[in-house]
Amino acid sequence: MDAAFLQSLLGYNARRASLAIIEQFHVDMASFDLRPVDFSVLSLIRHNPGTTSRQLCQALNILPPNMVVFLKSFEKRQLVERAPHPTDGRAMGLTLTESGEALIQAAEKTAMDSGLKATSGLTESERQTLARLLQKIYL
Amino acid sequence: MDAAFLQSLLGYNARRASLAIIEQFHVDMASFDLRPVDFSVLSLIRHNPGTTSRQLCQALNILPPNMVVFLKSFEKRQLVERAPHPTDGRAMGLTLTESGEALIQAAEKTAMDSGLKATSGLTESERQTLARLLQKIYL
DNA sequence: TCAATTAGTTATTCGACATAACCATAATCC
DNA sequence: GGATTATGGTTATGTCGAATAACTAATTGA
Repeated sequence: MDAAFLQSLLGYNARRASLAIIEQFHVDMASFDLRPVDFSVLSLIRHNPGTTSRQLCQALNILPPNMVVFLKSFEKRQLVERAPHPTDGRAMGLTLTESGEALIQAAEKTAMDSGLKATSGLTESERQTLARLLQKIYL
Repeated sequence: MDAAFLQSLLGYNARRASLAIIEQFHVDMASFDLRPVDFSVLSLIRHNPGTTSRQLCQALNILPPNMVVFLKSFEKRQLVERAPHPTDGRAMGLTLTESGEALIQAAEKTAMDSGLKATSGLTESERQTLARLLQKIYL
């Protein structure tokens, strides 16, 4: 099957590669019961304690109604806590619980390993080049 | 918002970049009424006339029941024709109609331009590097 | 020859993502 | 300072892409 033309398109290559990496992510992250989006949200809360739902939505390009569902599930799993925001009475400040912190700390380690596994055909220098070029596209 | 850790993960970067490119694709391809997957299928048929549904499924990682829906829609739009396969009585050989050929020919041109537009921050040499590295991941 | 495999199809389900409408609080600006 | 507008968060709902189960017809191969 001749797919030479499709393979000349960056969009096609980017989509196929991201699907391959995400597939590996699903496998390696199964024990944490975290989808990529769950992982991203928890990691952002970890590195930005006190952040709000709206800020997470903007950072990850997620619509507010969907974020509500994620956060509700995190609260139910006792990974995230919501406290009244210090300056904005409408908003809630988000922080990780102790168990949430422990979970995402281990999950971040696993995520890094998973990324290395999915890109085992690349050298470390190639990985850095790739990350830099990809960021030039979406940032 | 500190997203430094997420940005160190190749999977995150690949997904964000591919979403950005695909968004541009949607805009530029609107006049053809082709989603990325439609475009990929038609382009593969163009460059592999007589190919079968199953081969397309394998090449694009699409499940057969979903491919049926795509091909049915293409037939309805008179872009694709199905003929009995010369050697396999179960299969159907797929070819483009004249109008399908005309459509995908113009669409391929548009897709290339769209990819360039979405990656306007990259040099041509960077685009080639990027494509090569991405293919190393999923091929 | 007959069991196992494969190409294609139908119907259905699941899940990601988007829309519309709403409340409470904040910010803006006469 | 009070009316207006904008914003953070939420609920309910809808849409669309992708996956599953089950089936028919044809091929393969032990």
